[in-house]
Amino acid sequence: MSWRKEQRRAERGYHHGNLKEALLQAALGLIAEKGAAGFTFADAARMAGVSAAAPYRHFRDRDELLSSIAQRGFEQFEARLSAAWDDGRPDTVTAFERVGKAYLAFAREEPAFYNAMFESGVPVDANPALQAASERAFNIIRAAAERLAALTPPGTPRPPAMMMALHIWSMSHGVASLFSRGDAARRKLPMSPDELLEAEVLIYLRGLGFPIDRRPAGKSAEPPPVPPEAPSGSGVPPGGPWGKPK
Amino acid sequence: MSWRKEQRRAERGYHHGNLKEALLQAALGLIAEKGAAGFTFADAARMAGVSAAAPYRHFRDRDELLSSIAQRGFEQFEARLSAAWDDGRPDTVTAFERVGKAYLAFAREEPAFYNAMFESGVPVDANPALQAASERAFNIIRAAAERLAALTPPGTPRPPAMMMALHIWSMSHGVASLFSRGDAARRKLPMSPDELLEAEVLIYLRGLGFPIDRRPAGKSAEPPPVPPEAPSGSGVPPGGPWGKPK
DNA sequence: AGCTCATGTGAACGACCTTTACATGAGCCG
DNA sequence: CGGCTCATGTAAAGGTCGTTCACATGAGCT
Repeated sequence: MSWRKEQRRAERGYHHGNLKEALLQAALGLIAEKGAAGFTFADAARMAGVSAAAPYRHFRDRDELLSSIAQRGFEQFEARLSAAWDDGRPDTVTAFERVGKAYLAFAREEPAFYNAMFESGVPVDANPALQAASERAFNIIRAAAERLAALTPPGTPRPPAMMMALHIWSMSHGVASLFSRGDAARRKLPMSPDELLEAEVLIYLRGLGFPIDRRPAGKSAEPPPVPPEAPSGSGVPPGGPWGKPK
Repeated sequence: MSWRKEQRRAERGYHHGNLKEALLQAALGLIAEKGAAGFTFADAARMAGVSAAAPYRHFRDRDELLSSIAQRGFEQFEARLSAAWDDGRPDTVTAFERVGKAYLAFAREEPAFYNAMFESGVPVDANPALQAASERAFNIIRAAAERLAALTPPGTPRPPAMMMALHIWSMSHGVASLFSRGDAARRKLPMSPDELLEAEVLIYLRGLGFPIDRRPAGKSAEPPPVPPEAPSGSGVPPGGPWGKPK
């Protein structure tokens, strides 16, 4: 019954020592379980073994805790996108696709963060630190787009990198939101979200003039058939980025 | 203080007469104001001038009301997409772009519905009627994609229509969620969400092999420079769907 | 006229968010 | 070492919500 609380208290004394962190962790777990909407401040406090009022010493209110989690999420998001981009190695297009996959992987593997970041209703511009973190994450995509834009084959016009970045972001976010999340809006699909996004991005890049050859979405990823950073090939390849023509 | 309630009662008698509808309307207004998360069952009841327990005669719980609104939203969504598609008139590509714009317009003009449909955490598969409505809406996009896929120029492989539909949906949803909503995740953009999506779709279609000429996003929309349904032109046009090359 | 049942009321319960006054004890200063 | 201070925690209380229950009302049928 209540010996639990006593014991907890006995274990750690009157002061918790690391409550802020414990609350963040507890909240993260709760959000992963029940979504940002179902997460409750009181529950996080309970889970940390403190009274319901204690969290207010560390967060102005429930929203600030949520906002903190979102910020942390954007930081990890940036780290993962950054690692995936790997400064464009081994070649820009390969790295670019890896970023898209990293986006989906993050949405899938860190549902709590993703939820807090994009689906919790936290206004990004409420917290300057949050906004900054969000911007840093986007800047990875932006930088990648910049490099990609510089590679447009001669003869084709160069698209604005910012626009490309926004396009890629919207595709990734659209696929992740609609098809790649755990509980909510899952639909039956003829292909995996990863394949769906990969095909989408490849078709898009082809529309920009990049000579993209078909890639059956899972083959050996390494050997770039073109000398890296030197676009070759004719305009329109016979195959497409999707499985089989016809 | 409380004469208000008395007067309400005097006006309409003990029975409301149309409470279900009144609740739906009230909830819609509240969601538009404060989002699906901030909307409260009690508030809706107050707004309709009834006690807090009355709504339970019409909805099992708060979630069912939300789900009903989402369903209604999908119905209106379908109607608008359907009208925009207009069975592919005057030509398939024009109609297709109109569907994309209708998607954004709906997200912008009916934030309450959009919120309930996509951001409220209502599981689509909870309510069969909701799921059916959602599917009907998607089928508009699917049908349009089907027609478009049938138009792929000779020599280019034909993409699966379902995949195209999912791609278009994810682009539209991504742009709408990230950039085209009222309060939440608004970012500064170099172009309007409409232009962003239009360019995205055009580039994508070009990637599929459609001969898309540049369209400065706002010119006279009517005259199709190609005989309708007879793709012409060379492979790669000199301009792009974005503003200016270079 | 009388019955019935859908529809609405008020009271009550438990959970949550948040504030306030008070308690505790860790760290510092003499 | 003794005492002070202030960050950190607690209990209690007020307000709102969601939800249920027993009871009230009256619209519509017989």
